[in-house]
Parts: sequence; structure tokens; C-alpha cells
Amino acid sequence: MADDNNRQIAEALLEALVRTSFEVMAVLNRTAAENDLSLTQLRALAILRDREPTMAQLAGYLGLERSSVSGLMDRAERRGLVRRTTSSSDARAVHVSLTSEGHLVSARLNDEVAGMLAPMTGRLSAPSRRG
Amino acid sequence: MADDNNRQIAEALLEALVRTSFEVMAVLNRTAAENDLSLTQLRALAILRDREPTMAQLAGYLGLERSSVSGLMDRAERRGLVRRTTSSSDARAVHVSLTSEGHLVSARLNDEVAGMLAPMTGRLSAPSRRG
DNA sequence: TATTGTTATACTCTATAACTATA
DNA sequence: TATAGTTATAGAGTATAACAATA
Repeated sequence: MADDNNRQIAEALLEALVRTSFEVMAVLNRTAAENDLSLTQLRALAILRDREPTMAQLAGYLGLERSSVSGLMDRAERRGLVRRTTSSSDARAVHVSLTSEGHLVSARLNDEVAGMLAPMTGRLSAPSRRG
Repeated sequence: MADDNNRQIAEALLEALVRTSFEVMAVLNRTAAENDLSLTQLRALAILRDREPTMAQLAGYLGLERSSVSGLMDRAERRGLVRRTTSSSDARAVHVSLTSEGHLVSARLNDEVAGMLAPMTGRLSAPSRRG
């Protein structure tokens, strides 16, 4: 019976976990969409905030094929958010980095996401101030 | 200083929340992909497990345009997972329901997701059995 | 030979706009 | 007139395969 109870709790947790994840992704998607970006572009901009990876490394971070990232960065570059620079040590490699515009956008996205998820994180961290 | 502490906690929670959500979505995506389905198809099958909504209602559940759901259900129908039936009360409306094959697939997906997320939910619900 | 990045191609997902049929 | 669903169209995201340049 203890096992049965655990199973029920696990099922409820599973549902809560999946539902919460969808809510978080919805917030991320909405934030991205309001800035005319896709979720993947948002992820890429977040990754690039503190890194200047090669295309292959970026593909690794995003869990995508290199060819997919080529198109992704084509579109981001066209919008002036990132730039490509050839590596000095390996003539095959191309590094990606945020432009100043890209940094601005990425920081703004970060703040917006934090603000939108504040009801979920703030409630846990901040004590109620009623009374 | 208490406020500053709360802010730091909220930031850490935000990161954990987003990271966890991405991990959950990765599991869902992988599960879907292994069954040659997209995440949206997986969501739709999950929704249809206990409902036979109209196309418009399904679009509402999924947060998509009706036209997007038309294509989605075209592909699901072509694979024998769902069927369309015209409403008896409103000749304009079309209800969507799982076929027996669709039910099998949907149940299997549910089990696979539960299994893959067990490390995240089981750890919280089940006491350690060491010793 | 192996790796990096790109291009060509194909498919899914999604939206907007226009349409038909019904209410 | 308004609503339900579909179709046409377009663009983004993704993968696989083939390629050129470099290691």
C-alpha cells in the first residue's frame, strides 16, 4: 500500500511536471514571438550571451544538426543579431557572436522572461507580505 | 538585504525552472520522435485520450489556429491514429477521436514518458530504499 | 581520411487570407 | 451575418545527403 501510494504521488507529480513545463515553454514562446523570434532563436541568443562558440559547438548546445544551425544563424545574422567570424586557429571553423544589438535584445528577453515567470518563482522565494 | 537574498533565490529558481522545463520538453520530444511523431502530435493524442472535441475546440486546447489543426489531423488521420466524424447536432462541426490504434499509441507514449521522467518524479515521491 | 560549414531538398508546423457550407 | 472547417500560400525549423575547403 505504501508502494501504491508512491505510485499515485509519482503520477500526480508527473502531470504537474509536464503541465508546468508546458506553461514555462508557453511563456518562453510568447516572449520570443512578441519579439519576432522563435524559441530556438531565443535559446541561441541566451547561449551566446557568454560564449562565442563555433557553429559545430552551437549545434551541440542546441542539440541540432549543423545544417539546421546554418539556417538559424543565417536568419539571425540577416536581422543584425549575430555575426560570424572565421577562426584564427582553424580555417574551417566559424565562430558566432552577438552584435551589440544582439546583446541588447538578449538582455531584454532575459528580463521579460524573468518578469513573466516571477509569479512562479517569486511565490516560492519571497515570503508573503500581507499584514 | 532580505530583499536582495530573495532576488538571488528567485534568479536561481528561474534558472532551475527553465532548465528543468527544457529537460522535460527534450524527453517529450525524444519520445515523440522515436515514434515518428512531433511534440504537437503527442500533445494532441494526449488530449484526445479522454475527449472527442470539435476541430475548433481542439485548436483551443492546443493554442493553435484551426487551419493548423486541419493539417495536423490530416497527417494523424493518414496514419490511422484519429478519425473525423461530422457532428449530429451541427452540420458544420467535425469531431475528432482516437482510433483503436491511436489509443494504443497514446497509451504507449504515456508510459514511455512516465518511465523517462521517473528519475525526476520518483526521487521526490519514493523514499530511498538503501539499507 | 576526417572534420567544418554550407547548400540542396523535403517534410512538418504554423499563420494569414480566402473560400464553402451551415447556422 | 457569424461560425466551422478546409485550402492555398508562405515562412521557419529540422533532418539527410552531397559538396568544397581544410586538417
